[in-house]
Amino acid sequence: MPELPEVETVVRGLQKSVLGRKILSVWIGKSDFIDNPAEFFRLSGQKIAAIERFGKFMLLRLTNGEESAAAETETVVAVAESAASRERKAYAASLLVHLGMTGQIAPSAADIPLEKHTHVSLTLDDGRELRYTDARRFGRMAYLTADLLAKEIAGAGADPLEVGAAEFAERVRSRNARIKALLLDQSVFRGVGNIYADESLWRAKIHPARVGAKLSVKEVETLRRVLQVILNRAIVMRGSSISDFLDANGEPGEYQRHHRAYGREGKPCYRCRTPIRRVIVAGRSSYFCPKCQPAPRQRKSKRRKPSG
DNA sequence: CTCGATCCCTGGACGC
DNA sequence: TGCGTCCAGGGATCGA
Repeated sequence: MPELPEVETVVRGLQKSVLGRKILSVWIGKSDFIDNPAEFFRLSGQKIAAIERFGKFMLLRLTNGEESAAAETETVVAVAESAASRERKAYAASLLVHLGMTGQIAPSAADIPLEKHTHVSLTLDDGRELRYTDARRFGRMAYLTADLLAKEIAGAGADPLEVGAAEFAERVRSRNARIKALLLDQSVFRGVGNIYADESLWRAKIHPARVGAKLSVKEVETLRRVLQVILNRAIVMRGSSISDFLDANGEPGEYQRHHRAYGREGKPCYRCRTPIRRVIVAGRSSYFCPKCQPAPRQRKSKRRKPSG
């Protein structure tokens, strides 16, 4: 279940292992998770000039291989540039990768046989292959020109690590949806998924079914702060490996050992020993402490249930 | 606007 | 052993 910290971990691994490599050829197996598989072959001859995370997306920024001498210099310059100015740099095309639930992307020696669910393999100019493996194919890959990427990015939510207090509060307190749904909504905040939503709500002592507009200013600011602390800590720990998350080196993360709510149904709350409960909110399992995170009063129902 | 339901997909856990 | 069932959940979509 790659969320922001897991995707960030994979991006950092790829930056070390495949940044600057040129793609020589493209192999595609099953392609129903690729936006436009025919476009994919345009990857051939292009160079991976930058690798960035955008929410749960990975973006492999591409430059034409021909300007290789110039691009070498550019890459060095780009590394020295601030993140903000790098973002402003225009690339003609990018490879978008979303890991979905079970996606993995990592370089591999070419002589290692493809795994059962490897669906994309890009031959690199150093002889290795950058492979995408995804059993369930909930992930997504797309070859995006600059304009398509712009459309993709338009409407994305705020980056939870960079959003300020005022904007965070505005995005939450202007909504009548439950806070859990808001945290999971990628058009509100990009990159938060089920695990880090539950972990941050537990730390902020906010019940997942509370309505955004009914949270106090103080509660919302606490939530923002703990969310940032948790995400940053999880990045340091290289993410959470619940079932099959592996980073670009094939190694699991460590943050799952620090979970306080997620996956702990029936186990004692780390604060008050009350058994953690699991309910469905926003269609997802939501773990919380019924004592530390008191439930909101019953939401208004459209019509009172007929008596009797 | 917000909700729940449904679908996509496979593997793992579990009960019998 | 094997089979059926349920569950995991990111995201799109649809109807209420």
